[in-house]
Amino acid sequence: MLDLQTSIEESPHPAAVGEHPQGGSAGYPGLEALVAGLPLRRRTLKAREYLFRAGQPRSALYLVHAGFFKTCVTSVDGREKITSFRLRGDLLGIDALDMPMHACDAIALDTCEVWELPCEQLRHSLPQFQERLTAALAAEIRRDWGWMLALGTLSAEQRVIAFLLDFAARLQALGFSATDLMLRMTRAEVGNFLSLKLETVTRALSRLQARGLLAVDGRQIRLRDAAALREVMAA
Amino acid sequence: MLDLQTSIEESPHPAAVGEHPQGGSAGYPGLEALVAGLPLRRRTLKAREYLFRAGQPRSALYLVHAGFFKTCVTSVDGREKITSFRLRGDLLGIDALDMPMHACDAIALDTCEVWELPCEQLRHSLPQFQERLTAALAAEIRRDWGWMLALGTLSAEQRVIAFLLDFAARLQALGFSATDLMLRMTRAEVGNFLSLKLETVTRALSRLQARGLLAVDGRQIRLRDAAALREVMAA
DNA sequence: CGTAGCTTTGACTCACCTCAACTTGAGTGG
DNA sequence: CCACTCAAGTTGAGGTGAGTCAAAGCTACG
Repeated sequence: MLDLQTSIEESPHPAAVGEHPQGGSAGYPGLEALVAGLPLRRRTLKAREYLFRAGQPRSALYLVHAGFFKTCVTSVDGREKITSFRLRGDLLGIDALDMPMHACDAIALDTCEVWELPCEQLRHSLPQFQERLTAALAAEIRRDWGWMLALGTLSAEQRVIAFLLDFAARLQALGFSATDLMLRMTRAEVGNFLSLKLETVTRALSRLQARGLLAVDGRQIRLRDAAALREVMAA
Repeated sequence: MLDLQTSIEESPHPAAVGEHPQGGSAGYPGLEALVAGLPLRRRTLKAREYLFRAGQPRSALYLVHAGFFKTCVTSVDGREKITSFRLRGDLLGIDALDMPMHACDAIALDTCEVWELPCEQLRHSLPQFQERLTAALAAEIRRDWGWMLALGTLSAEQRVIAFLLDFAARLQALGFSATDLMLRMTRAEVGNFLSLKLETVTRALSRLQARGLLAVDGRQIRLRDAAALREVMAA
């Protein structure tokens, strides 16, 4: 049982777990339950496939049901930034809710399944849907602000810790282990998200391992002392 | 006529100008026009006054009508980050739309007037209001992602340019000069927003002035060569 | 078995930070 | 009117954390 987050298998139901603390995750327990009975179009993607690209016409909203996505924005002169990683229960496409075109790329990092939400319809037929949507948008803003704060005020090592703790919390909220996590992205992707170079991510992990705070085995990470990690992050 | 952005005087009407390009500003031309006829509670604040603080009960939403705000988030261990500057036409409080408490501090940088929007009421009475709100939320996410990209990929000097160009564009959208801008915040506040130290902001401005790209006189900035500035930013 | 992509590590560099001195301007009170 | 203070801004000298460049190891997969 090394690979705890096998993506295409049904993950534990997110509604089974409690609320997320502020900004930690973009998941909204219950959204999946809310639409589970509806006849939604489902779509599966293989790793590296694009769910959509910035500039493409936007028709629906997507709810991640299995697998793992990243969203990217790109500047006119080619600079790229990963703005989020999306897990089961997270929405894709909300950032362009008011626009005819998508505003970012959404790329599967793994085999994935998404549910297509026809939001114009749902908005009218499901009274709670609009409310959920608003909550999802506001929560995304808070999440982004939290990361802005982290990237603007933490050292490289602290950012890596923040990333791991956040990721672990989100996985735990989905019913996975809070200490054993399988990163589904490369060091370069972690670095891009944290505004660090891949070598810096590697070095931070090596140092934390040397201090016994965690164990690194490729993309498999075991948090050995979450309390100490939290300590280092706040210091 | 040095102080072009005198805050408490009525600014030119935002609806008079066109759409913002992607992510540049959080303003939503028309929102003000939409609610202008309604009997809204208005509130004026002096510089350094808090409109609200993180954790305080949230009742309404605020539309900036005059003046200039910053919003700040603070971590449990005291790290602070300015997440946005808000001008006329911008909304304050949308980040906590789904919560009973505010999620950030909103602080007047100047004499300000805000209109209090009772969003629960408006949502039902004004059909377009919900739509505007959604648009405002999504646009805020795109704005945040744009800054994440900028802070993660640009040098100090480039960030300062990006800030000035963005600010100039927003002021222009409000009917002010696109080349002569009065910063209403300190170097430290600019630096905090850009994840730079205040000395670095000062040095960047000095260098750009030495190259003839702009003229600095305290908080009064004149953009002498916007094209060249854009060039430097993309390089 | 070989190739390609990812990861790790080391040596060196540099952009930005830190610390400190000095300037400027607004407000205050004798 | 001047002396004083205090907050904001500028500039310089020196330090350092993260980036850059390069080489080697590791895995997966055809």
